[in-house]
Formats: sequence, C-alpha cells, structure tokens
Amino acid sequence: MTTGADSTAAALPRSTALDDAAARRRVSMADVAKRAGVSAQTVSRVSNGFPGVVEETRQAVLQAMSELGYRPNSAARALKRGEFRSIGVILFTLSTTGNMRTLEGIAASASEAGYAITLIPVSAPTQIGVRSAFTRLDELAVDAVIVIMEVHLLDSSMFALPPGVHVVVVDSDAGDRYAVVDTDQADGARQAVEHLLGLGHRTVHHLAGPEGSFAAERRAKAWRETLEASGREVPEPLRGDWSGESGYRAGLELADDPSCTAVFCANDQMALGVYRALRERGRRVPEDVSIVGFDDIPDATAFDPPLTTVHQDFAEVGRRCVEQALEQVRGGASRPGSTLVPTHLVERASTAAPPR
Amino acid sequence: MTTGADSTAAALPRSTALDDAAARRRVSMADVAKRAGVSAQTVSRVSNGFPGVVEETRQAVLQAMSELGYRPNSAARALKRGEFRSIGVILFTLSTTGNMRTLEGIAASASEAGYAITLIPVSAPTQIGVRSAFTRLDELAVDAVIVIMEVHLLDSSMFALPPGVHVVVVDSDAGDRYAVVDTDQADGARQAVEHLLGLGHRTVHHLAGPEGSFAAERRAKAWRETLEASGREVPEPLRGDWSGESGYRAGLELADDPSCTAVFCANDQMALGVYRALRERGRRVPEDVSIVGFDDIPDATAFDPPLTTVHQDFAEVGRRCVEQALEQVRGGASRPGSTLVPTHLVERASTAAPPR
DNA sequence: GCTTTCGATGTTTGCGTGAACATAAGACCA
DNA sequence: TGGTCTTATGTTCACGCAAACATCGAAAGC
Repeated sequence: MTTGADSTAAALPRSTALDDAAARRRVSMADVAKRAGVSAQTVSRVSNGFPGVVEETRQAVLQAMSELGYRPNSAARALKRGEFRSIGVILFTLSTTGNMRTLEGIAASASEAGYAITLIPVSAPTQIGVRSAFTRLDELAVDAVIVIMEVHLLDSSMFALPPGVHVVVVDSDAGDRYAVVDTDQADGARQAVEHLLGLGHRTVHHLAGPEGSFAAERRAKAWRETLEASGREVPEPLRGDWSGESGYRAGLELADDPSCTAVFCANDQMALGVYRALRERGRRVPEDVSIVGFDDIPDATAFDPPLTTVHQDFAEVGRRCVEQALEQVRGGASRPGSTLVPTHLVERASTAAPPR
Repeated sequence: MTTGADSTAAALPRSTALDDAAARRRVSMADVAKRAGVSAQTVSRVSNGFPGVVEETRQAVLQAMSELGYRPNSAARALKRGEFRSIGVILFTLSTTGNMRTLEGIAASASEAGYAITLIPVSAPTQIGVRSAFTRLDELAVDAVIVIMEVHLLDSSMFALPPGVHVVVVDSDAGDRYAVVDTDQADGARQAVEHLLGLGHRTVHHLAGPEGSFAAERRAKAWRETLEASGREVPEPLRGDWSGESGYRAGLELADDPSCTAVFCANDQMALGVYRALRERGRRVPEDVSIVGFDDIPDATAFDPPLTTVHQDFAEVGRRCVEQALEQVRGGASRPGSTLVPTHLVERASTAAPPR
C-alpha cells in the first residue's frame, strides 16, 4: 500500500490530493462533521440515536453520512466502550447435527441481542488443538466464549483461560466449574427405554456412542439405570462412533442375536446403519426389531420406516448459551451451574410390540 | 473469577479501592511496562515479536505479561492497523451439508491465515432478511465478506454494500460482478447422467431441487443437456425442496411410472426419500430402479443400498473462498470471475443395468 | 582521545469514538 | 431588565496500541 503520500497531503487543505486521500482512507466522523458543518460529537450523537439534536441538524448529518458513505469504525467503538459485542464459539466440528443446530441457535440469539459470533475452529480434538484455540483467544475480540466440546479435553487448557473471558460450556459435566447448558439426555434416554419396555419388550439393547463422549456416556448410563429400575436384564452394550457405517457393523451383530427385539441407538445416523444391517439379515423393522434413535435429524422422517427418536431442542440450547454468556458479561461474574433443556420422544413407525 | 485483585496488587502497591478499579479494567501494555520496568513501546515490540530487544529485557517483559495475565487488546490493534483480520460469512442456514461443510472449510483456512470468522446469520431468506444482514455489516468488524447464498436474493441489497468491503459469493452465477467460487455442478450432473446411460438405461428421470435455487437449476440444466446430447428422450422433471420428505412424495410418483428405471436426484436427502417410496411400492434399488444422488453426505454409505452420488469438495470451496477474499483484501481491488472446484461421481451400490 | 555508528530503548503522537465537561443562545420568571 | 434554567452544540480528553522519531550508551574507527 502506498497511501502514505496521500494521507500526508490530506493534512494540508489542498484540492485534488485531499479528495484522493478521503477516497482512499475510510470516512470518519470528522469527515462527516466537516461536510455537515457540525462537530464530530454531534455526528456521534446522531450515529447513536442520542437525543438533544434538533431535527434540522440531524437531517444534515444523516445526509452527509450517506453522501460520504460513512460507516462507524467498530474498532474505535470497541476500544472506547471496552467491549466487543461479540461472542466466540469454540468447536471442533460442525459435522454433527447437534453442533450445527446449536451453532445456528447461538447465531440467531446473539444477533438478536446485537452480538456478533466469532468462530474459533479447533483443528483437531486433542489437547494441543484445544489449547491452541484458547491461545488464539488472546488476540480475539470476544467478550465471552461458548465451548461446544467434550470438556475433558479442556481440563488442563482451561487453566490458561485469560481472566475476564466468560465461558459457557455445552455437552459437558463441568457444571461445578462453568456455566453448562445441555439437553436433558438422561431423560431422553429414559423415555426411549421406557417406551420400548411399555411396548412389551423384555429388555432393550443399546448401541452406544464412542468412548470418551459425555453425551454417549450419559445416554448409556440412563439406559442402564432405566433397565435396572425395571428389574430387566442389561445386555452388553455395543459401541459405535456415531457414524452410519459403525451402526451398520453393530447392526450385523445385533441381527444375529435372536433375543434382540429392541435397540436404543445413541444417535439417528447409527440407527440408519442398523436398519440396513437388519434388512440385509432379513429382520424387519419394526415387526421383528424395534429401533429408537436419538437427535431427531431432519431425515428421520424419511427413514424407512420413519424413525422413532428422541428430539433435542438445539435451538433452545443455543438460546440459553447466549443468555448465560450475556448474563456473565453484564454481571461480570462467572456463574457455574447447569441448565437442562428438556428432550422428548417422537414416536414414528420404527417401534412396535415384540414378535411372539 | 476474582483473581484480578492479585495481579493488580503486584502492579500497584497501593490501597484497596485502587486495586479494585484496576482489577476491573483490563491489563494494558502500560501495566506490563511498569511491572517490567520498561517502556510501553518495548512491550509492544516483544508482543509483536519485533527485533531489537535484548534477550534479557524480552524475558522480563514476557514474565511481566504472564504474571499480569496480559492480553493484547485487539480493538486498539485494529484501530491502529486499520484492519480487523476477520472475514464475515453471511448465510441463511447451516442445515445443508454444503453450507456447513463450506463454512468448516472457510473457518479452517481463515484461522490458518490468522483471520477470524464472524458469522452473520440471515434470519429469513428474503430480501429484507438479507438486507438487514448487510446493514449489520456496517457495524461489523470485517475486512471481507463471503456470501453463501443464492445471489438473486442479493441483487437490490448489493447496491447498499459499503465500499471497501470485499465480497466473495458461493453458489451463484454472479461471476460477472463478484468473485464467485462453486463446485462444478454441471459437470457432476453430467457424470451422473452419463453413468446411468452407460449402464444401459434408455433415459434418466430427474428429481430437481426447488425453484429459485441456482444449484438446482444448474443440475437440472446439465441433466437435460446431457440427455439431449445423447439424443435421449427428456422426461418431465419432478421437483422437491431438498428434504427427504419431498423425495418420498416424488418417489411415489416415480414408482408408479413403469418406464422409470433410473433417477438422478438433485441431492442425497431426497434420494433417501425416493428409496423409501420405491421400497413401499415394491420396486427394488438398484435391480428395478437405479438411483444417483448429489452431495455425498456422510450417511450415503449407510443408505440401503449405499448410494452412488456426486461428491463435492466443500472444504476446497471454503479454502478458495478465503483465498479469493484475502487476495482482494491485500490487493485492494475486487476481482469478478468464477472459480470452479471439480466434482466427481462416487459409484456405490444404488445403480445397475436396467431390468430387461 | 575524539568522533562516528549502531543497537537498544524511550517519548510523542494519532488512529476514531464518545463520555464528560464547557459554552452559547433562548425561554422564562420575578 | 437581570438572572436562572434549559437546550443545542462544541471542546477536550482518554481508550490501547504501534509508527515515527528521539535519545542514550557503548563499541569501532581514526
């Protein structure tokens, strides 16, 4: 860039050079003020909609603004106000329905509250990846951070958390240390299992999510406890990695077990894989085997048969996250504690009474 | 968190009231400078890794920084430097594989280049929604904007685009006005159709995306042209809205048409719905009807049968977007023109020769 | 021994805003 | 008519940082 010469010229009231400089440099309040024949402060007042500016002046300023194409400089604003009006979101992947939807909810609520969202991607779900994301926070213009991630990855990094940055965590059990928002996964799992037991199944098999996932753990735990509470036998759970592929592999095992009449899958995608495996083995859903999923992805209605699954209100999760974050920003204090968003079972066509 | 008091106490060995005030304020370079016994400028040099600071001094500054928990104030930095090091992304929904993946790609590339991503959600895919998103741009700290959206919604709003903001558009035909990045959808559609014709199908039916979608139009157009180029009959295309539900409804029609032996679906989710409709009507995939999708969503391998589909490299799209955006930021000029990312057909098990 | 040079560090300044304070010009009342 | 409010507008300054320039001390060259 070689604007140096121009800006120097701008200091001197000259003709062409000045125009050039003004064109190159961004329009500031001072430019608008000069054009409108008022002081910069008056421009500021108009810009912020403050009272005490007579209508005539206001119009003159407004006109000068639009003529010059004035945009307030948010850096200067942030510097002056000491806040950025932006919330950072740290996450590893958008590839799961939950994360994606939660992010959407966050984005919607934040923009409604006049806050921007700054995405902080984590390159890899490792301590190093997470740590580097948090390091990047140092130079990021955010007032609060929402972490969508298994918090056990964070433990050691969290100590490096810059003070003054408020944190809300999703999908974690760190309610003792941070503000946590999540869906009531345990209750969702309970509803799923009880629904199947209510249909007459002797017990319910479980295709769990990967190890190390709190979501998977919570769902598995609630499944087990619900069975135990009813005095049912608890079959050995299978494990997938959330993918349809892994569901298919697990489904093959399940299909070979004639005692298996009901499966609670930890997410919908794995359920899709299970469908395929069962069909391949000649077992019908729901006549021979009932399936319940978790998430209620949009495609669940297009599954064949449409999937009975546990619906999670991710938009609400996002909303609460922002709510918590802003509360902290405004209150200045961190407030540990959990917020649970209710889940509910959506009954479609993949469950039925067991075969006799 | 109330650790502030400690660090302040160290900086200013004075009374409580003062400590409190300083604790509330963020640590600035001046604080670090005082603590380390150097000038603020030296702190700045260390902070930016500039040369000309003797190792001993550097260490002292570094130590003072960490003792005080110093974080550079990015607002002040942006104000001084005249750039934000942030790219805005305007999009309506994350709910489609493409948008989500593209966003991921953008986020990854941007953070690699030292840029942050600011999400600018559009509340509704209407002129008003889009316009308000662009208006919000005024107060947003971004150097460039990537628009992931059907550009025909933008037309009139674009005139209000603040000067000095560079734009890259995804999924659009506005290559004459803006820098556009997209996958080579026409070629993908061509490959899909030719694959089916190559298997011996007389013609290929098409389940198109919604009206007004450029992606849908492009795919439909290429489908038609490929058929025409081979001198095949062009059946009336059906229309869905990208959802599995709409695919199911269209599939029902398709199933009733005995002449239909091959369907090219404009996306994978609709293909899933078609699967279900065909199965309900007793038509097998691929023995009776071959299906090809578009997108290659992760679940495509878990479909039953695994779906043959057109793969799009969204990560690459995101990468190119950032590349284009940064080029504009650095070059200062807007550069219209299209960048096409190749697509390719992934053959799985949903296609076969037609029944005889 | 005296300047010259250069490397390390300090001082000044201004980026664009908006809070706080200052001023000017009427309006109103006694 | 003089004084007191009120209202509209202007001035000053600081936010935190870093570019530009200034200074200082020591090593190098004569």
